Amino acid sequence: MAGGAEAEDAGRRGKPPGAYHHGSLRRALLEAAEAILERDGVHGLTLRAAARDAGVSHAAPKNHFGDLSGLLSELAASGFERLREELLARARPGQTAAERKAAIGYGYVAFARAHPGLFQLMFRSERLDPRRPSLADAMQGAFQVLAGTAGVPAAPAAAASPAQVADIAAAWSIVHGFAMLMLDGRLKPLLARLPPGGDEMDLLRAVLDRAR
Amino acid sequence: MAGGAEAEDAGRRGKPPGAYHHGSLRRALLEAAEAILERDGVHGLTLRAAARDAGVSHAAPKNHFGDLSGLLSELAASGFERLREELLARARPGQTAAERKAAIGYGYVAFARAHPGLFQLMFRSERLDPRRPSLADAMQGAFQVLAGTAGVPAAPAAAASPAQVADIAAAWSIVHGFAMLMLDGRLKPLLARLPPGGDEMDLLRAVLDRAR
DNA sequence: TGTACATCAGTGAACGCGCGTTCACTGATGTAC
DNA sequence: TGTACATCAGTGAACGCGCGTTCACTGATGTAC
Repeated sequence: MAGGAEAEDAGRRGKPPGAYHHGSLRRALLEAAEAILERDGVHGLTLRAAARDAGVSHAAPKNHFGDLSGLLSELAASGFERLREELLARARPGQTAAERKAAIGYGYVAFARAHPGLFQLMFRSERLDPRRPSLADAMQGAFQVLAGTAGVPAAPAAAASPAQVADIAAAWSIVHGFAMLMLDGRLKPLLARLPPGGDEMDLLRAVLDRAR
Repeated sequence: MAGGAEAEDAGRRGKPPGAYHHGSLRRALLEAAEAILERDGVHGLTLRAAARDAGVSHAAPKNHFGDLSGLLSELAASGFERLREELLARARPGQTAAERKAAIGYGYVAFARAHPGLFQLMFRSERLDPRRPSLADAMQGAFQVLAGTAGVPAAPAAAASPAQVADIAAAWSIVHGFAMLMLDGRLKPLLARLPPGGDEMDLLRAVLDRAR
């Protein structure tokens, strides 16, 4: 196993020329995979493509991820962790509950817009393996933030009233639906009916205002 | 070209044994394709699979759809037409605007639940060809029904205020998001927190009530 | 400090798979005369 | 009513493609002594 600091430095792109071992192939593969995802979509992301972009033979990923679903699941887990962080960063001390809810909803769509390929992998891919602890934990963590907007305590199995559950479902549905329609280009006809110069995020703001 | 009534009778499944021409292969392929979609998902739907299930050689579909995106687009168009009809059927004479909006939203999710594979093809597939007039028209038709719930006239380019556009986007987002989360199994943790015996549609009803 | 050895990470060739597409063909149908 | 012919629909073999996976291998690393 390569030592810590040395591995950190090594090959964010490809591997040192002439070297046999990569040093941090696992991370390099994840970075290559994400780039492919955003460039070519989920369909373009294969084990061979990731290995190719990381400058390594196509059988190498097996050592780190086992199979394709392993790679995709780890990438999705990383996505959920980052989503969680970005949602938490939207919360401000002085916010009312409604303001906080809108801010987190806005962050949800902003994340989808900034990482469309990753977002679709996280929510759409049939090839994820939710039994992987890293993925299950990361999903749970992101979900807790959404649940928090409806006043449900962060504890995993915390009691929630039917009304609170409906609140969570409503808040999640509206931002998730907006994000998906946006990524699939279905909002374009609506945007065309708005004053020019506005983008999806302006429309989202209006939507969240009216749904308050 | 085979005659009308005879073609209607022929081969909803496979073709008459010993016959060379199928009689209504186009329809048989669409039906086979939809069955595959619901059984195996979008990934399982290929030209070869559809031909196989229709009992015909794998090069035959070319005559009717050109290529895979042709078949998928026609199938999606049929989906949008049926969605439109089912939404319209939810409208009742004595409804208030809010009631009508909720009823149509309910119908939207019910359609997704009844035809999950088809619904995902309609909204997710990157292989659809929106330049096909049949698909573009069908999409437009379904969209008009949604726009109607916000009081926007049915005319394609009818003027709509920014508030109306936001209303449409909000109503569509919430039911679309709910449908997608449901189909991807993401609502299960929420359902588990509700009294036993309820299903997704009960949760949807609560969501639509609170969003009123 | 040196040496032997187990373990790990990456290689490259090979396999089988199902796919879309092409092609020359043939059987059936419809139409002009 | 019959005959010739153009057109259409479906066949089956073949092609090339990229994929995931397997396999024996080799170079490099880390560790026990």
